Amino acid sequence: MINNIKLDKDFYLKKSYELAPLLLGKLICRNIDNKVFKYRISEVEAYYSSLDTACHARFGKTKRTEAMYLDGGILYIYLIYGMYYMMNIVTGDSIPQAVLIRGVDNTFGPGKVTKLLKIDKSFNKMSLINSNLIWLEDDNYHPNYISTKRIGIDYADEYYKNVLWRFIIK
DNA sequence: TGAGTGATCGTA
DNA sequence: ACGATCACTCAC
Repeated sequence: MINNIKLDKDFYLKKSYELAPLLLGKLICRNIDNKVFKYRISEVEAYYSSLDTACHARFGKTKRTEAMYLDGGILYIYLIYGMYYMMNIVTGDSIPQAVLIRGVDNTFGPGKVTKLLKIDKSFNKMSLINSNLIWLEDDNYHPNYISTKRIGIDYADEYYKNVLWRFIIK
């Protein structure tokens, strides 16, 4: 008998780079047309604070990055290259930070993930704690994982380009 | 390896 | 108001 636990607000109030590996193996539950689909998170990346030269918050608070400045447990969604929505889970509080969902199950690539889950800009700032459209569950699955450098951030400085804040289920 | 695609942000 | 940039993907 499986007894999944819905993740609550406390879970999200950690630093993004500490929460990121804990998100691996958690289930993203998505209600689409009154049917619930569950996807296991398999790859993530952490972005932390305005000092992280790879993080969107490096320019401070703007219209786009507002969500990251709110309390953890909500989504930060933005469009990139005019085509792809990126889904991030906002974490912590008072410091802008988030975890990018790069893969679920065997679907890898953040653009493919949002396409699969039917996520668009309307999900920006949506709560994972209150929403009946999207939330996270823990079924006590604790995968082994590896850590690597983050992808697609050549513009960042050496330290932040090389920090091991990408986490992948092994 | 390069085209597609459009919101966003800095500069003004 | 403009131009450069971009947490990407797919087809060549």
